[in-house]
Amino acid sequence: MSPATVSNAYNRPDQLSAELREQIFDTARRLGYAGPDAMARGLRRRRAGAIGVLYEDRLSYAFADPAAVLFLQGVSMATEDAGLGLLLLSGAPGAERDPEAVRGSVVDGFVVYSMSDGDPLVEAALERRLPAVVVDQPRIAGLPFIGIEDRESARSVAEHLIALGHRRFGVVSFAGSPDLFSGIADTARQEAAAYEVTRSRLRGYRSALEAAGVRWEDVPVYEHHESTTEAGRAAAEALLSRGPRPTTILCLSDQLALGAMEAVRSMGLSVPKDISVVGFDDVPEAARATPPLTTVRQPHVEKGALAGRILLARIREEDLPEPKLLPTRLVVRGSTAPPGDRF
Amino acid sequence: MSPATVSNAYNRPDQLSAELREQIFDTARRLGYAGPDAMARGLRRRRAGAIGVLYEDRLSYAFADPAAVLFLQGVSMATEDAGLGLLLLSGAPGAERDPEAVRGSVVDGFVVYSMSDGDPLVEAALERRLPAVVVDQPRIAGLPFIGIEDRESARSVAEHLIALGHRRFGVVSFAGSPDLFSGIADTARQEAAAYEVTRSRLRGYRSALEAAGVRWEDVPVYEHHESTTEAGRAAAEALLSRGPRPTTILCLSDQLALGAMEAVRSMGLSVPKDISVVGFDDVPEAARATPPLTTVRQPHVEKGALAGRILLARIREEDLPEPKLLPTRLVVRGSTAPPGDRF
DNA sequence: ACGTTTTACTTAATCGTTTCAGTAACGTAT
DNA sequence: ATACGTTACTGAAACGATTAAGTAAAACGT
Repeated sequence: MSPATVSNAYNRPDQLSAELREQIFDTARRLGYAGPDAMARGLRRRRAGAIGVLYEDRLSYAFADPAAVLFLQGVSMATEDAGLGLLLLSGAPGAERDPEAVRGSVVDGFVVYSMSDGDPLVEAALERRLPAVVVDQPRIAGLPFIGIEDRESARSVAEHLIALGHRRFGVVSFAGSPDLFSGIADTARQEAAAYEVTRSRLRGYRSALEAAGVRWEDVPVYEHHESTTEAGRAAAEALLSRGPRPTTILCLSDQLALGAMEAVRSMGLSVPKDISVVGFDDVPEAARATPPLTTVRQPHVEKGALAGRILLARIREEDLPEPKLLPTRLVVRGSTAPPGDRF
Repeated sequence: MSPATVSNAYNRPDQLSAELREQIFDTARRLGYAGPDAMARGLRRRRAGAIGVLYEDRLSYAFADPAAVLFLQGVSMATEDAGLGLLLLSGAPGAERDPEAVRGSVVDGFVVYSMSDGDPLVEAALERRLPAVVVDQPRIAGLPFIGIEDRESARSVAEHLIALGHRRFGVVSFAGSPDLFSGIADTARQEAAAYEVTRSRLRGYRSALEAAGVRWEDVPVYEHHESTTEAGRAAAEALLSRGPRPTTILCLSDQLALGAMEAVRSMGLSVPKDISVVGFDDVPEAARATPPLTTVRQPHVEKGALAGRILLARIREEDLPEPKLLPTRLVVRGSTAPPGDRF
């Protein structure tokens, strides 16, 4: 029995008689043959049947981050339609990033999701010369990019607060660099950030505030290496205990903002009467919070779906129009109000 | 230059002189060689560097289900520690389940997460004779099983309501079979369920109620093929509009229960004063709801982590003690109270 | 009956590695 | 000077499929 015939039995039933096919399956069962080996088949056919998603942090953290989950949901919609699997790859936090998993991962292409400039994992992925798309960051010449106008979006939310009359600001930022730093980030550190998104949003705030005559140097930026409610809480507590106390806190993510609201409350103050709080992302939790959070909506699911579709097109060597930036929108809810006058 | 030497340059630096190694890397760069091909390497080494997770429904639905996300978080903790990727595989809803992706997926083992009896995807995975573990369902002889005491846990929450004095019950169930049925499920359908978990939990309710003298045939069970808040809402509305109106609604998941609470409120009734509602899972949202939801806690993350660890042990051919069922606990919160007497 | 197409298989090359078993060349102990 | 152990590399056989090309037999048209 030639291997070619066995292969045909599994892959091209029309190439052989039905009886021989049955006979082959019978003997396969008897011999404990489990059907064509996925890896050997992939090697010969030059396709892996899966796309890889690179995530900055631990996956366990991705699953705890609503924005990441929504994004993955979008990507999965695209891969599922194509009958592909979704391979999640991630880096350990901190420095010990081991690109081996990326080098050895059996995929047809990569989605790079929000990683830092010069990340070894990204470099390992690019070296493989597979089709790839980048989402949010880093910007890499020659690769399709899916993202939003971070700078403009951040500016719009800051302008909203300016319009309400606020002049004393505090900012809570997620990581600017993958060095696990937490604390007040001076302008030098802000500008040196390895995360494009962090840089852009801070610049957006800055331009809005400076346009209103607020000196950026006087605005404390508390950077926390995580983007969780706990981080937001800690950061906001730090900002609120320094003088002069800000009347509003700008947060780079909703998770941080939700934590900041907790901090405000735990200090006996009220949102938005005493302190206004804004976020960024418009995750579902933002609307459900009390008070509901003023934030910037960005289309997480669509971002994932678009990234998936563009990657698939690249893999199939179709060419899709170069993606443009996705739309965002300022969503004003109950967490912002004119500054109280009790200070 | 022999291929063996190139291979050694990448895999065993000690096998060749440092200068030749450098020279090889140089030429590799010049020729655009991206390093050892992942698939060929996997074929030769007999390892894929990833484990597959089989999910019943669309992945986009998995990412929307807090319990599934927590579970995946647990699995990812185990795979990450081992430097493996996590390959997510899923079925389309309804009948058109195409096992091709499962057959062709390049993985070292499978986690079967809460699938129906006789699912073609599960069968395809088992045919591959790779290491596998099953979580929640289906029970398959010879495979390690990770789950909880569904029947006993369901019984305990029903007993809690009995103890409060309730005698008129309504039940909201998620899918009993993968046929997309929604509506009142009679006992015949309940017993014929292809989902072990559905069967067990309903039996648990039943035994508690019958022990208190409530005829199970009089308890309407509304089955919805999805386990979402919308489904719970629709199901509860149906239950509350039939006579005699139940004083409490037992839900097979927290998502359903959260929806049921919405339904109660939208009918101008109050939880728990008019209607008590209970869930199952204790997802984070349950504690945050108003009123906070009485439910059964099960350790989703641990379940995932344990499944991952056991699968890894199987892959490495270590033998780990056969896993026992994980503990659950009745968590009484504000959504349950003695029945109101206004009916 | 003869040439031609179809059917049903088989042969052999290929995908890109890894790895075992060599084999020279060289330094070292006796 | 002989034997022996290292070091640095190469040859060739897997790993387990797919697939283009080839072949023998059967079916077909005239």
